[in-house]
Amino acid sequence: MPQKKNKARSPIQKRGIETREKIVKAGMTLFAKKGFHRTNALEIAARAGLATGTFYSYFNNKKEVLVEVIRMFYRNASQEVLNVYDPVASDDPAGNYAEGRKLVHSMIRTLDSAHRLDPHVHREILAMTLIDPDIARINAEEEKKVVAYMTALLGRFREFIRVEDLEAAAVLLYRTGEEIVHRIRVVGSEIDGQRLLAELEEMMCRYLLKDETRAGEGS
Amino acid sequence: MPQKKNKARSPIQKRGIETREKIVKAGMTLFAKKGFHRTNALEIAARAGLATGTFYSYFNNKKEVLVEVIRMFYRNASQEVLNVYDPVASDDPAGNYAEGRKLVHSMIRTLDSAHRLDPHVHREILAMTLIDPDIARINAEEEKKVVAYMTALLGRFREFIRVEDLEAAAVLLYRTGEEIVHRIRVVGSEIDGQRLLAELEEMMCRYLLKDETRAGEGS
Amino acid sequence: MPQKKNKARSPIQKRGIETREKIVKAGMTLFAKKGFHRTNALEIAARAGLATGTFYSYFNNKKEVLVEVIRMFYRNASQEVLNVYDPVASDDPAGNYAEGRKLVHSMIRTLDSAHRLDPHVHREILAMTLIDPDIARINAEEEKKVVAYMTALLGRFREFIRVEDLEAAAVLLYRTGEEIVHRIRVVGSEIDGQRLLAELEEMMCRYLLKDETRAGEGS
Amino acid sequence: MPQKKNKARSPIQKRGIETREKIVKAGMTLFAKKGFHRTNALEIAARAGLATGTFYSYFNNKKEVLVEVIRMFYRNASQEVLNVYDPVASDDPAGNYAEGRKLVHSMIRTLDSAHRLDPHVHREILAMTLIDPDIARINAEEEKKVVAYMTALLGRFREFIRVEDLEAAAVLLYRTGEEIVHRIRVVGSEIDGQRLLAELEEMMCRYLLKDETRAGEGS
DNA sequence: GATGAATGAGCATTCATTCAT
DNA sequence: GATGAATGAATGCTCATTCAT
Repeated sequence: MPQKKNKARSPIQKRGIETREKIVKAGMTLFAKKGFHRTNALEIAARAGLATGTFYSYFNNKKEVLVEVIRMFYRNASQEVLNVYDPVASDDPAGNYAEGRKLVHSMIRTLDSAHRLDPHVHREILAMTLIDPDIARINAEEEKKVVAYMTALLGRFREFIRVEDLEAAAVLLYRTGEEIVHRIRVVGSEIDGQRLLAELEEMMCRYLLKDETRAGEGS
Repeated sequence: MPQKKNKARSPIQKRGIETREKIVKAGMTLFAKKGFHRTNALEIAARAGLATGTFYSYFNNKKEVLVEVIRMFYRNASQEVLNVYDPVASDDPAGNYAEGRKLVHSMIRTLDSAHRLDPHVHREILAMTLIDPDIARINAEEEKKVVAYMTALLGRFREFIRVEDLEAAAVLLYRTGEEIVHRIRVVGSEIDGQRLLAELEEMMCRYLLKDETRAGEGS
Repeated sequence: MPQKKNKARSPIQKRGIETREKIVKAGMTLFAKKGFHRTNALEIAARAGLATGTFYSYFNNKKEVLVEVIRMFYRNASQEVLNVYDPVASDDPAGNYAEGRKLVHSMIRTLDSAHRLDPHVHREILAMTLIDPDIARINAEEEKKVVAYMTALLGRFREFIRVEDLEAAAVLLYRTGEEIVHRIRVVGSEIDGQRLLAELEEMMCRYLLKDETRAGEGS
Repeated sequence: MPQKKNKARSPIQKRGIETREKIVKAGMTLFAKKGFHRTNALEIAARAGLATGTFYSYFNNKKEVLVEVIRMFYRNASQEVLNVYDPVASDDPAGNYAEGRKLVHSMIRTLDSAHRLDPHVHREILAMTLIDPDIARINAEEEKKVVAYMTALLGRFREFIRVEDLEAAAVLLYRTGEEIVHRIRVVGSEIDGQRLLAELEEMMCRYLLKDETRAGEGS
């Protein structure tokens, strides 16, 4: 049996699921507050109101908690997207430049909302993604979904989009938007956030949308 | 005066400076290979061919080594920029769209070169910047210089640039370029790097440059 | 009365006895496979198909299981002795050297059979006997019975036995036989088992039996 | 580098060697007093007058100390053999039965002395040999040397020995002697030690030596 | 009675840092 | 100055045992 020992419980009963949830939430809070490396299993357990041993009967180590935190983070962020997002009225008769700007604006606002949700957790996830290959993999899985979602979104607005490689555009816009919003909300930018956001929106529009003056010419 | 103990020597003699250098290089190598957290002072000393005690007579702790590694990294990257960078022939008579593309292309190529230099060190610096406020500060200092440099650069090409807030543009372009190149060179992107770089260049050009067809109209 | 807590149930009903038996068997299997120290109560319970708590309502701790395992082991071994053992036809008219050799041979074969039954359990019992005084005591009780049995056995063949101190002889032969068979079957001997067994038999015969040539001279 | 980390220091300087020695001695004392499993690294370090960390810079874990204890035990025992052992005056003109008895007596006395040296350490080694395959291997190495020594010893007295397979005889006598002496000195025997030792000597003599009455007939 | 979630003391191990030589 | 042995606080993890359901 040369397989990794995997003693972590997979609770089925209601109580077990709640306990697991409590641990993940405690982990999330502490990772956000003190960072992953400065948090230890004892603290997570204590904050969840549990004994050390209980922690270890649900997770093999704190990294497994982080994985769950990442999943929860993306779940929450998706929820937030659904709450916030409403790019263009669905019954819009014809795409045009103004609608395109609304789309871009809406995308940025959505990223921003997702960031405001829990900027410190996000920062920790980013850091761990850089440090730990396992975490990188988990995060990549989640990000793939985001990119797929954005690609599909762009597809729905093809009419007033000038870019042809929609997938590349999705990656580019997601990464760019992420990075800038993260910079403003979490890290702190060299310059005022409003100025930067304005330029970001401008850049995205010029890149993505058919020119205002040419809006009617559509391929 | 409960001030921080600061026993670290500031070597003036040639030999001391060399020893210090050896430690920083050993640190750089190990941080790149194993990451900051998985590297310990003993290893750094050993790889530098020194005793543990000697390490501590040059640095108070390994974080101080990281600070030095960051400084060295930016020094090397600047050097690389000077080697690589040649955006527009200096005797170019008139700015125009083609020249603008060259500028953008050159900027991306430069970032790419800097990344290829030592992607793992770079990754580690990014991670530590997210994790440790002190490191964040040090890194911010260095990045401020980069942004200043880019702002100045854009200023020199104002003729064929449509953006007005040059500083915001510099931050935006730097962050965006950084992020995308980093994604491709270090993390691994969801899609092919060439496609992404092509779109990046396109986005930057559309954002930054006066339209091709309007290139002559410039204010 | 600060007496030891002794909550372990003494089941009288059929079901309880079966459950107890299941635990002992599970313990025996696991002690044999992984050793006493590397086995924990949870595993024993799990393998017996019971919850941890149930385990503790039958036994106060895993050492009590070991005690039961030892008892079961000797019960099984005794059974085996009765199956295997038939030293000399009971109606044998006269003892002589050949009959003596048969006796010795039969004793060795019996020990060997008992060892083959469950060598790993036996090894574990031996080890625990050395480590834990309580276990040593329990095992000593069981061994006392074996020695008594062997003493009686020798008594029945006094005719062709030259040794006078039958009890000492019983201890000596039991210990020697045990040790050598154990060495061959469980530990692995420095030399080939057959050679060693041959010498063992020879040694026992020379020690125990009246000389072939003097066989008739008896008492 | 998928090799086991092996950080344990191999001290060359006098001080380091002494420290290592101190740890082994502390380990030996504690293993003897409390048994291997009931001793922990902290205690060993404390008894050696060292900090926990120091312990781990000399040994990777307490098992490694046990290995060293085993080696030291056999070293001491060998020393004891040389001190005690003097089977037959070297200038003895002719082997005969009386000399043979002296040889056997001397062998038993030697085993006994070795046992008296440190019976508890010996018991612990035996137990660990049964429990841990690594320890079993280490111990087997040491025992092989003993058997080789005894085989050679028997060879020197071939004249009054009737056994032909000297190696098998060496194993048999060593194991038997060991077991009985151990039983008497460490475990406690069912019967009085003197009686058992007397029978042991008798058994060994009858097995090994040419018959008293035939002593002169030797090839 | 049975269950299995929860407990928490206990142990192994690491490593930043000090300091006698 | 350089050395590297020594330090010991800190932390990850295990498991015998309890107890609410």
